[in-house]
Amino acid sequence: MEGGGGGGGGMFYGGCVPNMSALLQTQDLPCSPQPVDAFFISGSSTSFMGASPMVSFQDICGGKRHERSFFRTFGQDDNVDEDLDDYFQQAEKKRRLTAEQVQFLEKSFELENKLEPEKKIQLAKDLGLQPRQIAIWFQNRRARWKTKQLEKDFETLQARYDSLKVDYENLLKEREKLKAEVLHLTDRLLLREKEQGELGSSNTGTELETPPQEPIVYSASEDEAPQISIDALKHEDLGSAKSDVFDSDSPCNINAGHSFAEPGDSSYAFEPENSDLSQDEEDTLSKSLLPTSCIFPKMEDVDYPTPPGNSCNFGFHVEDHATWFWSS
DNA sequence: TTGTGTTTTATTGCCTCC
DNA sequence: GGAGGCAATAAAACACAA
Repeated sequence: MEGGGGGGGGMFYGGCVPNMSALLQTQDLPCSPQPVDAFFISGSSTSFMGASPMVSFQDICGGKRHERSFFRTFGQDDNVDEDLDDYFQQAEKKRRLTAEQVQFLEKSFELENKLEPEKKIQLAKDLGLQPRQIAIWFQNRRARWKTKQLEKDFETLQARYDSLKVDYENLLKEREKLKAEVLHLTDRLLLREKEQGELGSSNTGTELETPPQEPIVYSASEDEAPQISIDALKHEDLGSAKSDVFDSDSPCNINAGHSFAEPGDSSYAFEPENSDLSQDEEDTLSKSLLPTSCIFPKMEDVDYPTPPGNSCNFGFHVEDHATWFWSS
């Protein structure tokens, strides 16, 4: 008897619910356009008369929830129709608050989501509800608020994650691009050195343009990394090889304009970490390949920002980024 | 009309605080 | 120990598609 149940709720707060209306009409009971609950107004003054039955019902019943003495206020005798009997048994079940009551409670909740005892009593009086009902409503409302809040937090984190993921993928692409560039330059260097070597051996009297210097050699990985001399790099035509590694926007350019990025910024992925390389290797790598403005400070020299909760390594292990960069 | 999913009201049990 | 809060849950009320 879903309709009856629904009517049980509706009748008491909203007026003449269709189900109840039909039911009452079949019994030749009054179902005026006026809210039926007008019949149930309790003695207590209330700002929400329409809601009063919700409390007055139990008041009238003297706390005995299964009595139906209130029904006699209709002037009916005990020979009520069974449907009506069923109906009022339903009426003893849960009833929803009126829109006005909910609105009032919502406003109170906005002001203060916790309920002081005095306020609870006052609200109960104003709304014609039991203080217990007020307390329950606030409790449930807090639970709903918390759920909503969790959903919001989740969405925020999700958006942030998506953004970081895009950044990370862009960095991967950039890394691949830079690796290709380095390989290209390495090939050209080797070729040039080879040519120079041949020239030197065949024409010993010929002087090179540049004075001989001790080449600074880097070795990211002893057995696979090419030997690159700074001297050669200086004279190399880098026009096509101008890398965005050295762009001001480049993550490594930590001294160019802005300091370390916040977590969430794409450059944050370049935050230096502890190295797998030896210190010598790191130093050599830094000196040989990167401009001075692009050398990562040592961990002990810089107060690195710590991402909330934990270190933000974007899924990387806590390793040296040079290793990450140069490794496949 | 009915089945089903969602929302709302209410209960229960546990925990914390005074 | 009582009051009040919260999480989990039940169940009524309600919405809606088929």
